[in-house]
Amino acid sequence: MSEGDSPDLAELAKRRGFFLQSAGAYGGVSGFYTFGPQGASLKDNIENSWRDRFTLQEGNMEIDAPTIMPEPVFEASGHLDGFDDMLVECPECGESHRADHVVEDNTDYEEAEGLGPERVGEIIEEYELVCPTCGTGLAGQAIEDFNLMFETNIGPGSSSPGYLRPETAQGIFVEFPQLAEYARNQLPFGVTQVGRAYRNEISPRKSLLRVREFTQAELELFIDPEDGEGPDLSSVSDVVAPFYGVDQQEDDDSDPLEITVGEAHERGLVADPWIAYYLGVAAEWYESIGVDMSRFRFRQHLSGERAHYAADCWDAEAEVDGDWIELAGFAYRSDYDLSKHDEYSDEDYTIFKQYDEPVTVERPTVDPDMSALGPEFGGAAGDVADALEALAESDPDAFEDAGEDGSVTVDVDGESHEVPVSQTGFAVEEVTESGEHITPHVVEPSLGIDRALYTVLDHCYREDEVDGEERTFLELPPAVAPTTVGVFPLMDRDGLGEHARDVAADLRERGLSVAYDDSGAIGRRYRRQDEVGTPFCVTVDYATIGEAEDASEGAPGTVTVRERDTTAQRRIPVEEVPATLEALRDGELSFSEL
RNA sequence: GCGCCGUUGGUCCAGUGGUAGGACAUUAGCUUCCCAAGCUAAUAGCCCGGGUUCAAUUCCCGGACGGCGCACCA
Repeated sequence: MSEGDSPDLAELAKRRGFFLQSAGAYGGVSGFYTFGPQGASLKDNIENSWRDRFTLQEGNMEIDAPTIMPEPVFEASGHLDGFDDMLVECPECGESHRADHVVEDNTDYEEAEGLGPERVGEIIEEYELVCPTCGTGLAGQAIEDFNLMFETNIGPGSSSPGYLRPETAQGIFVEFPQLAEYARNQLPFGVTQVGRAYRNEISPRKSLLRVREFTQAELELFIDPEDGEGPDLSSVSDVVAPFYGVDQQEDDDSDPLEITVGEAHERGLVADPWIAYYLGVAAEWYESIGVDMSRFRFRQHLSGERAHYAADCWDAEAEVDGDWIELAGFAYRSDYDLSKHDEYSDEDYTIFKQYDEPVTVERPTVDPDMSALGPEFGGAAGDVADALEALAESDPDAFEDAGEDGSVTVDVDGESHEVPVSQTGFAVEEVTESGEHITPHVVEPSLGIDRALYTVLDHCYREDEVDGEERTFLELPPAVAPTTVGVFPLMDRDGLGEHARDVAADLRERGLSVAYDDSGAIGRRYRRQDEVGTPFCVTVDYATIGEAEDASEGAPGTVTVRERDTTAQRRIPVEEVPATLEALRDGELSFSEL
C-alpha cells in the first residue's frame, strides 16, 4: 500500500536546504529535523499565511504561551493519565501490548487504565492472561508506564515537575479567564496560537510526517452552546471539497461526496455550523498554499476513533506517497476543557451571559442563627448550616411543611440533626437575576504546519523537459515560495553585474525575497531557482544598459522576466520591475498579462 | 519496542581483508552567453564502539540512524 518516501523529494529537500535530520554529526536523533534556509523560509510563509487567514481575516486574537507547563495543568487536561500507556512485553515473542487492553479484552473489567499498573499486573496473574500474539503467559511481566509527554523539572530539584506541551491548545485554555476579559466577555471569540509541541513518540517515522517536536497552528473558538445560529456560512458555502463521512467509510462501495460546504451542512453531514465554516476556510487555505485539491479530502472520525471529549470530529487529509495523512483536525470539544480547568483550578472558567430582560425569581434562602446552632452542635455547626442551605435549595417544602414552630432534619456525616425552623432563618426571597454563568463550548481547528509543508513540497514537485533537458521544479504558489525572484546579470562583465545588483537592491527595498546569482551559465542559474520553487527570475542584459547590438535583442532600459512554470519570458522596463514583481507575488497580476 | 533490509565526498552510486572510484553538485581559471555546454584544476567520503587479524571501510557482535512490516499514535 505504501510506496514509501518519494526518494527524489527527500534528496531534493536535503540537497537544497528544505529540511535535514538534526544533529547528524552525533549520529542523529530520531524524530527531530532542522529546517534549512529554504525550509525555514517556506515554513515562515506558510505560518504567516495561516495567521492572515485564521487570525486576521476572522478577527481572532493570537497569543504565545510557554512550551513548558507545570504538572497540574496536565492533570486537569487529562494528559497525565490519558497520555500514559501501560505496556506489557511478552517474554516469549517480544511483542509489546497495551496491558489495560489485554485485561479489558479478557475479563469483565472495563476502564482498566484507571486501575493503575499494579492492580493490572495482579489481574493478569489472577486470570492467567496470555500474550494475544503467541499465547505465552504474561504473569509476572513488568507493567511499564510510558507517557508520551517529555518531562522536566522546573527549578532545582524534583519538587516541581513540568512537561513540554503535547499540544498548544492547553496554553489557550488555561488562560481563558483573562482571554475572555480581553474579548469583553462576548461570545463567540477565537484565540489562535502557532508554536511547537512535543510528543515522545515510541517510533517516529516517515520523515517530517511523524516527529517528536513539531509546529501546530491551532484556533480555539469559544461559542455559546445555546446560540444555535452559528456563523454566516455564505462566504464559504460554495467551496467544493470531498466529504468522506462515516456512512461512506462504512460502505465499501462509497466514495467521498464531492459537494459544497453549504450542502454538507444542510444535509446534516457536517452537523455543526462552525465546523462546516472552518472546513470551508481550511479547504481554500490549503489550496492557496499549494496543496493539490484532487489529493485532498475531509474525513469524519469513526465513533471509536474520536477522543473522549469530542462530539464530532473531521480531519483534513492529503494523499502523500500513496497514503492518506492527517493534515488537520476539526473537533467539537464541547465544554470539556474549560470544565476541567474550572474544576481543578481556583479560577472561574465561565462567562456571565446577560439576559435581554432581567428576570425575577423566587429563591428559598436560609440565614441560620449561629448563636443558637453554635452551642447546640459545636464543631459541626458550620456543616449543619451548609446542609440547611443545600436543603433549602433542593427541598424548600421541608421548611414550608414544618411551619413556624416545627423543625427540619439534616444529615451531617451520617448523623441526623433536628433544627427548629425558627433558627434557620428560612425565607423565600424575590431575587432579580440579570443573567447566568455559562461554560462556553469549544470548536477547535488544529493544523500541523510540518505536515502541511511536506504535503506542499510533495504536491508541487514537478519534472518536465526543456529543450531536451530534464528539469526539476517546485510549483510553489508565489505567496509561499521561499524566494520570490532571482536576479541575474546575463554575464558578470561590462557593468551588467552592477546594474543587476541595483535591481536586486530595489526589489529587496520593496520587501521582496531576492536571490542574486552571477555564477556560471544563465541556464544553470534558472534551474537552481526552479529547484527551490522561485516563481520568477529577472535578467539584466545588454539591452538593459542600452548596448544591445540590434533592436531584436530588446528595447533599451528593459529586462527579461522569466516565469518558472512555463519558462516563458517577457521584457519590461527596468523601473517597473519592483512594482510588477510585487503584483505578481500578491496575485494582483498574472504573468500572461505582461 | 519487535522483525527484515540498509548506512561509502554536499547529493546519487560502484568497489575492496593491504584505508577507495565514478557521476552530478560546489569553488577557481580559460572559453561561451537567455535555459544544467566544453577544457583544466581544486575541495571533499568508508555511521559509531568492541572483537577476529600482521592488517577491518570490507568479516563477526553491539549501538545509533534510515526504510518497510507489526505494535503505538490520548
